Amino acid sequence: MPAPKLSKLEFQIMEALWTLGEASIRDILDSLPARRRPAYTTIQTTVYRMEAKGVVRRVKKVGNFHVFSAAVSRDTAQRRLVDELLAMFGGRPQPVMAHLVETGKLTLDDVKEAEETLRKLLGKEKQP
Amino acid sequence: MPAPKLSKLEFQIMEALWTLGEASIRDILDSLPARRRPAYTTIQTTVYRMEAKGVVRRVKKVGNFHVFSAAVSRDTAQRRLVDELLAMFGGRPQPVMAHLVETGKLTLDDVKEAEETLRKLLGKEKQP
DNA sequence: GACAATCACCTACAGTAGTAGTAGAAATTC
DNA sequence: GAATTTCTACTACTACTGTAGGTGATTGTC
Repeated sequence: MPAPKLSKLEFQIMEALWTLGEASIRDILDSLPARRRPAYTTIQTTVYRMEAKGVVRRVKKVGNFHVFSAAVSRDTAQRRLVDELLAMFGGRPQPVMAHLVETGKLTLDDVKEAEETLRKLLGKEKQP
Repeated sequence: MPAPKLSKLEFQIMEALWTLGEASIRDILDSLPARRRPAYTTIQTTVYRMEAKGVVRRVKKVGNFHVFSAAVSRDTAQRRLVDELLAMFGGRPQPVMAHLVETGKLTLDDVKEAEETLRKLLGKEKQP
């Protein structure tokens, strides 16, 4: 499995790594929103566990600290999240769309953009 | 909090209750896909826990078994799921849409439907 | 009314996630 | 080079989830 399940905190850590490219535990910690920032060792423990899972790797040592980087792409991880949500809805995207629309999270522009992308994709499939 | 977090199995159980309206542990168990169906007591324990959380309630006793029903609407629970996913994406729905489109989960019809719903909603807001 | 099937309840256990403390190593600062 | 700061690596505890067995109550069946 190229993309193990990521919890919320793990995802936040990945987000830091995807954004920063490479980061130490301290860097990751600092990247988290100041309110409700866990202890240094909490992040450390979580990163270690992620390393064991293979979603993060230790790239080098600078001074007395290690530098980590993501071993899974943002795209892969995000897709997994979406797929998992979709599975909860029996694979039907309509309920997801409906909720996005109803809660005002989705704008008309968002939809139009999706439509355009979709048309392009369909066009390509016609001439393989 | 009107809608506590639901795990995958809990969500499947809710799905059974939403569909059946009222159901016994046995009914719920039978509604799960035959492959990989957990033990009776697994479902029972999980339903008990859900009852403690307040997402399920015991409506009556028939014979020697209890009948349960959902105490949270499908809509509420689903919305919570979508909102939680969206939070993982920093509140931006574009990545979600992009993945739905790229993996072919979203058809052009789905998008058009969303667009229409959105237009109607926008129209309403103009005349409150 | 005895017996078998079914159920409720209680208990337990393993895995994972969030949380963080402690001891000791390493680097930085004077 | 001694003191201070900063990390690492290890350990631990709690909550939640999936999992299910055991014991005794309830019911349906003959």
